[in-house]
Amino acid sequence: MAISAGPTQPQKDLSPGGGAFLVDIRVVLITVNAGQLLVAALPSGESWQLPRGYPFANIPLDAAARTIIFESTNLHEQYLEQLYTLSVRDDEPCRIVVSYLALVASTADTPPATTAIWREVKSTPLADVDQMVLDYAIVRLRAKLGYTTIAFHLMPETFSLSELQAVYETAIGVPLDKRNFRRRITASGMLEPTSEKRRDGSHRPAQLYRFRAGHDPAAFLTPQWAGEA
Amino acid sequence: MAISAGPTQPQKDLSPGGGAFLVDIRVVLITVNAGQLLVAALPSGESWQLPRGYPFANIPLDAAARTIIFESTNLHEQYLEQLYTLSVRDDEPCRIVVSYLALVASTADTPPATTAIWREVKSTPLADVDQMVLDYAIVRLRAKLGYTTIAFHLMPETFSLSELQAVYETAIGVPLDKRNFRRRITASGMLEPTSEKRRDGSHRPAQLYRFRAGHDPAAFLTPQWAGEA
DNA sequence: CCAAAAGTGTTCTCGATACACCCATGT
DNA sequence: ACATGGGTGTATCGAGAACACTTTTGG
Repeated sequence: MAISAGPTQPQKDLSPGGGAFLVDIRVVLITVNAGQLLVAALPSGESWQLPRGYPFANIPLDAAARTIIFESTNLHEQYLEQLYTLSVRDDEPCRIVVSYLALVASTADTPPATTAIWREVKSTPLADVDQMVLDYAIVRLRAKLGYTTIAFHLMPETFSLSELQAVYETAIGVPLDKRNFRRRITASGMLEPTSEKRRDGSHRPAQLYRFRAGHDPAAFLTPQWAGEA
Repeated sequence: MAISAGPTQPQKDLSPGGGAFLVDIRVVLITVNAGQLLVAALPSGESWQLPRGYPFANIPLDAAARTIIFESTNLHEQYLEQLYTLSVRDDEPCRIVVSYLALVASTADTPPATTAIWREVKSTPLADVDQMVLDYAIVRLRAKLGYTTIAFHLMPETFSLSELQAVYETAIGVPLDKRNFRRRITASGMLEPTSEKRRDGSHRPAQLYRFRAGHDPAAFLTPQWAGEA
């Protein structure tokens, strides 16, 4: 609510000269695995940090975010979205932090992390600013699951409807009705069935689906040019 | 869609040392007047610029944005929201731009601009990056009018339902049904009637309403800490 | 009495919800 | 045969869209 507050007092002149700031990037990289919502974190003494890095001249901010992800996890993210830019006051010198949300497919095997470790979101205390960024990332992720298709960026190439539903449920934290879920998903035309079925255990095999290209309204609150000019 | 693209190639090491960037802020300040959607613009040769400025050490980014607004228009905005942060490549040296959307009440009289001028959005060509920022601001404003109450930040203290509807229609560019509009607005409980009516011309006077505090979900995609840490 | 904007209800459609059983397979 | 997860249909409800007339005032 702070941001929508009313008028503020005028402030000193801040145009002349200045403008050089320390800019760094922090990435909230999320996956889902075995019913847990996981975030890539770097150990930092007692607590944890988000993967971070500096932008480099002449590469776009989001390319820098991708590099940070690859360097700390050896993974290529499937989705990347800018979250928010904030100034950190209690730091010296003054710093500007650009934060990102990234998603990768849930995988059965532990991904080949380099410096980062997958940690369950709930039980991973982060240092000050990082904690706020993570909290906001989770709020935004949950909100977007409701009105976009970003959940698919947490899925592997092919998957069953039950797997998709399980990812939704883990991410938003509430159980969903199987028939209503399937109806909505199929009605939206976002999926196409593959020719394969998966035989899992002693039960009926599951039809596998693939995310159909051109059905991702996820970007509707993100500019088309997204981080490049 | 660019932002949700798949994996990218790894890039050179960009962590060490670096991180000092020129950071500047651009503000899209919007109002509605006489059926026109207006933006505050500064003349710049043949075309126009957005109000801009640099952040200053130890003041939050959004406070800097407010200062920029006041300096260029002598107005205090009613709503301020961070839009997007992008890096501008074709500039030398490399620059990072933090963009904001701000709203002020439509006013009958022309507001007391200092250096900025109110221009109709459609017919105000801006320089490169500014044009993209403006386009995105309009997309976001229209989207948010659909599922939030930010329209109230374009209204004066009290107003009639017809005036409110006219502002909506101007902002989103489509006509609305009067009865459905009034039903939705009143059903939402966002307004409270004042004791006054406005006698306008030779017709029935309009009941005036006030925006009821505590009914602004506009911030739900914006972090609570909004620009400060 | 006429012009001009304010105000007011009903019907319909569609998307979301709640809810329970049969199907295909492995052991 | 039974245990396990995969797969299916129907009734209900609420939100949103379409649609036209009466009311109050000033001139």
